[in-house]
Amino acid sequence: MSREVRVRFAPSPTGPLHMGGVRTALYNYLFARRHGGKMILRIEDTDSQRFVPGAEEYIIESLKWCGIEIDEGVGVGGPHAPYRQSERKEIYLKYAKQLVEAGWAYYAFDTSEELDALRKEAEAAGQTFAYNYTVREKLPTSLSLSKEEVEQRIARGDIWVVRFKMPENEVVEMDDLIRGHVKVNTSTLDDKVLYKSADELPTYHLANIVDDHLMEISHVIRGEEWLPSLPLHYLLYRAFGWQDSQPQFAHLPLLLKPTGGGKLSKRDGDKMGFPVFPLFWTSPTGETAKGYREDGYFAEAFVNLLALLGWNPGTEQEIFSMQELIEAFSLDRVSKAGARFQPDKAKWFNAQYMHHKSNEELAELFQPILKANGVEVSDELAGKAAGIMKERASFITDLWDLTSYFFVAPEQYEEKQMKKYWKGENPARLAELREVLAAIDDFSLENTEAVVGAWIQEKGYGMGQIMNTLRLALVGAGKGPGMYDVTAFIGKEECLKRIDYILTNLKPIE
RNA sequence: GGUCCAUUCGUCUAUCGGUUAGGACGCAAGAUUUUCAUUCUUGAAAGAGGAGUUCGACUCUCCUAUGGACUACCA
Repeated sequence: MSREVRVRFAPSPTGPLHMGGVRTALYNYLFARRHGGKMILRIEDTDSQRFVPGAEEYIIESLKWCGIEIDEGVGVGGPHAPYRQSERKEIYLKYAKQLVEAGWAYYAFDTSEELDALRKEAEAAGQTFAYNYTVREKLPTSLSLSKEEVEQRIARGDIWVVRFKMPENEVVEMDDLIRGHVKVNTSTLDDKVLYKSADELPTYHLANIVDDHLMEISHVIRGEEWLPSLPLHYLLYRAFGWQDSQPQFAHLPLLLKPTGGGKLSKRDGDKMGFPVFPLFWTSPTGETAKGYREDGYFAEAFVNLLALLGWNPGTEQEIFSMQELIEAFSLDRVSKAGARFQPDKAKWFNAQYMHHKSNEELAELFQPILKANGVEVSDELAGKAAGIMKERASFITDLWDLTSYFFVAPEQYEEKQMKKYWKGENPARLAELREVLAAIDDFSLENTEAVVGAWIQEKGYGMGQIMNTLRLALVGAGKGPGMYDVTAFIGKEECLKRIDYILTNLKPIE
């Protein structure tokens, strides 16, 4: 009963992994770690037509960025290597034949053209063509042809496929860890292709079941789009006689578009302005797609928000580290209905992580942006500036706008702020303030605040007028943190310089 | 069309027969503030519809509606 937990993430390298796929990988990973089991990465590249170069590397890098560790599989090896299905192609034919011999499958010699014609014909008659018990003995299959003819056709190189012989009118009873008990009548199903002689490759269904069995997978956690093929998979385990070691299944709810209907797709992101992929992607044909990483998201925030899309801990906690997720995760708290992805909430998650970063961490992330803006400062200063303003930022990329005046004097002065404060007595008061500041030796935040505060009180000036005029001089706009944060950061010399500049160069409004 | 799955505030969700149906994002208002923000407080906002079962249903059953997935020699 208590067998080792072994789960697999089995993407097919047909393009960049999208966030739904990352979530599937994440849930597999959390489940494995929660139960002290193994996480396996298997690449299902049995479709040579749709293979996209670079996709596998992209998948591996995405998982790495997210902190999803692979115990066994492509890139790390393991006792069941190889883990790439294209490198396992010899093993599948044997199993396909085994099924034919046992009477669970048969050879079919139809060509694609013939099948297309049959579909069209059925459509014209207002019906849908299904390759199943109603036609398999009328079409060119090993069920209708003589044994000799079948052998002859194979020998002379006719193309063939192996199809599963779906039983007629039998109810398959299945259990899903998320959805509970599900029943389907096999008469509504069709005879799926399991193996193709044309490229000597199995289809998903065969490769999947054989590999899950060989790799001793205990739990199959995958997207809901696989639920309709679950009966076939159950029957395949039975056909092979592997039902005793059959894995348990859990079908995850889909990730839906933010607006409208349907599941999340690449184009939604382009349209709505948020990424659908973890990492920036460039296809071999030169098409590109935005990535969370490049858009300034922290991997921890991305993982956190993904984890909560379709799962919740049952408590009111929303911020989780990977370790906390591992401890809290369970499949029975995964919801059944599809989850609509909401970009606003994603932003909020990132802001939460932003607010909790140390100055050191922020400095490291902020330095490249400073350099790009031509600013060379110590990590300490970069971190300090970021630290002062981090509560107002959602992304690391917001920081430059928020802190530029710490590093460079204003080049222009916001009109609104000028109209409001650069008039009347304010310029003269600023000149007075300049002398007050010039006389201060200890330019620390506390001391400056105390001295200037006392001066304002003594003179009976308006706090707002004075401070905002100073803000105009130092920041050039009506934004920023407390003024003494600014004065202490830029220092006395720079402070006086900026005041002198505005005093001599900016004409008061009248 | 067929099969399967789903359905609580705009969104993510809590509730596992008895609650003023809770939280979060977003939104609105107020407070704080030298600016902009932050922060805090408050507010608006939900059980798709209809039948049952039950003393009692958001919760169980059925029907309807709606949404979704699948229906390839793709995964």
